[in-house]
Amino acid sequence: MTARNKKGGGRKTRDVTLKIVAEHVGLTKGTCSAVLNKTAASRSIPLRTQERILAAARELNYRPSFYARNLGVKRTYMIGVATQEIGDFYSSPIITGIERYLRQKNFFFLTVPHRHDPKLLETYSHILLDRGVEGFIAVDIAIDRPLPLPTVAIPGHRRVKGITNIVLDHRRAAWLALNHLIELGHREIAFMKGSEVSPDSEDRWKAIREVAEELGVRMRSELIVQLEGDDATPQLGYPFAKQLLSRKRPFTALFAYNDISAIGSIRAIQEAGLRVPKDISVVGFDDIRIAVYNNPSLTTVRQPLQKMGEIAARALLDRIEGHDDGAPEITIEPEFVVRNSTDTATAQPSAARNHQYVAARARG
Amino acid sequence: MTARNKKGGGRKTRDVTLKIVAEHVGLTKGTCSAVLNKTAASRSIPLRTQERILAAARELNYRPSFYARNLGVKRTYMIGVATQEIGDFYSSPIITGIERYLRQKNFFFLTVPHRHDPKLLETYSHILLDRGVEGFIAVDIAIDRPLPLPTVAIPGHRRVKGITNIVLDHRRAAWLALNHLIELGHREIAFMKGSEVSPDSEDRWKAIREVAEELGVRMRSELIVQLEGDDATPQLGYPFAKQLLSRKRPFTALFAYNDISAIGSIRAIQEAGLRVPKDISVVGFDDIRIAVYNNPSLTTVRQPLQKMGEIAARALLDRIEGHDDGAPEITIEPEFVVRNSTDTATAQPSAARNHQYVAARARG
DNA sequence: GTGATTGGCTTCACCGTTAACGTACACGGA
DNA sequence: TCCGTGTACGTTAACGGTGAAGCCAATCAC
Repeated sequence: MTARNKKGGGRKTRDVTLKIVAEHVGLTKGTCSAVLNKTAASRSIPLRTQERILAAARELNYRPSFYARNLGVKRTYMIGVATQEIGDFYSSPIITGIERYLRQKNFFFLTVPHRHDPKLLETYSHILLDRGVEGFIAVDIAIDRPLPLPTVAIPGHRRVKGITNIVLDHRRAAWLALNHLIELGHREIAFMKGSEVSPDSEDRWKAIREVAEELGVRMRSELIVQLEGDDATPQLGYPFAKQLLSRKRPFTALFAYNDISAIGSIRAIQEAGLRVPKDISVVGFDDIRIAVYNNPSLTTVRQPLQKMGEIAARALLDRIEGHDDGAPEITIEPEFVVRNSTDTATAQPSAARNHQYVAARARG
Repeated sequence: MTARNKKGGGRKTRDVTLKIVAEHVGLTKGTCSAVLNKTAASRSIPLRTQERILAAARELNYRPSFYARNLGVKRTYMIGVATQEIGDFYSSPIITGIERYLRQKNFFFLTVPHRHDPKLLETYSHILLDRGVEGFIAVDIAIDRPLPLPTVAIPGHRRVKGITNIVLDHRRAAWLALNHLIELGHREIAFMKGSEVSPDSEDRWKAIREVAEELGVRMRSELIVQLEGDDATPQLGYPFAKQLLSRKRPFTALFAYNDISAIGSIRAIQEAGLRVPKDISVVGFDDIRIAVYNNPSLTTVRQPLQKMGEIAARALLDRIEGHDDGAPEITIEPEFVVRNSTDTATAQPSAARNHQYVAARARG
């Protein structure tokens, strides 16, 4: 704090201020500022003078101070992005999409983790507000009250004033997954309902129930399990799949809440001595980047996460720039990706075999 | 830009300025500022006056403008972090570590992607400098010239003035992996050398060669392959493992460059009709979060990535605060994690079987 | 001849911090 | 009495940009 404050610690070496440029051309700061920013007022300044100013700025390598500038303009061209963890499987491609859109629009963004902790989110949103972000994108967390800035929620379900919700067509998603399983002959299907902290849980579950009824799929309560917690690794699904298997109610397919819980479930299923997809087919949701590299690769409902990030960024910038007062909702269409975690149903629905049986079979 | 500039677009509603507080107590801004910041100069101000000022600030809910403040202090309490992609497997736990350390020190950080593209890094480092970051952490990219700010590189190998390198003990790492394979009876071992864009490639490769010689492991050129590109998914390793298998030189173990290339390699090995670890054992490197959930789970050299993030953040802050002029290098010790991708060597080293053979065996 | 407009700038307020100044009063020594 | 020194308690101006308002001269409209 002492030594470095003197010796170019912060941004001291870059000394060319607007004042220096102004003195160089014998005009005032205000005039130079107007010209350099091509203000409306600068139209009344003769071209020769303008060029003198521009030349001086170039020559001196003038770069305005971001901080001083913001005192006047009140624009930062920054937005804030809150995700569970910076780089969890779900938000990582979303961030990539946001970044690609923003960069081409010369916007910048600050990323903070919320970990589904309202206090942490509160802390960080204050920091973001102090930094002068012009909007928010909230990923994977429900926002229940209006924020002081334009906001986009991925996914967003509650209708809150000032918030644009990016929401997947969950009915279509549910239909794609269930229809696939039915066509493969599955009748005894287990389901994972999302954790309470996941904003999609309710809507997805409602869609699944409705579509199941339409397609005549029976949903047995013994074959339903509810995820808990906000683990962002396959550990999310593992214990709950174990719980499902321990109920001894046979099933031939599992529709997991998302890909990470599907991967954790597959681990649990295999440890119980059953094969995926031979004995139990597993359908995931999201198509995160590792889904295709899982073993077996995941059949899953694909959300175009990177594109959703781009769409969210565009929607937010449109609102910031005032082109648009904000559609309250933008619907995204899912795709279905068939890979190797699903197969035709076996004649006999499988229950968990105990370990001895498995060992015997392996030997035989 | 028009509508919102008026109507509380940026940070307009928060109107309570220092001037208002000062007028409220009948003093000047300077005095209030000194008291509110507990400056040395404020000691000469009577306690009663100080309390009046503090009370007024509380009452009016005064919050200083981050931007105005920076005109004076030149401190932002922010650092910049550049990673390949925001949330790639390698940097994600590092970022988590950085965040945890910084938050407890009341620092903030800005994250940018570099994608191993010097131009992109250049663009973003300018933005970060404009924003007044007080230091950099460069993850997974080589920095060849000194930066204008204190910098920490993860991993860092080149000795550059002003840069603190966080570096793994690669000799130890190589020993752990090779010794493990030797103890399992492996003699024909294939190796993947890292891509040129990965700063660790050279040192790790050198360490492997040295340790191999010491342990009497023969390194055959037909069993060595060099990764290329900067893909951050298992796709990184897949084609190169295929290439290795196509050379028809049998091997019983593969020491991959890192976990993602190991996962991609396992996929390639399985597609060639070989089993992991039965036919070929695979050792990864890093122990990224999904390594334990891979199927088979990865035996790997563990880098404590989150801890390395914390260490990097601490080293950087120490230098920023001037406690320390910066050790040029901090060495990290690896651990070895044995999981299910390695097993004892089979008597007959396996070459890639062709597809017909595999199909026949599967039927039999 | 008076008023309005335009051109081409300057001036000032804004924001929070800080180094550099007052200022008023007490005390002390010549 | 005069000068100096000390100290308690502050003030002032600069910092670096922006933008609104101001200002002076010349030109134009009626």
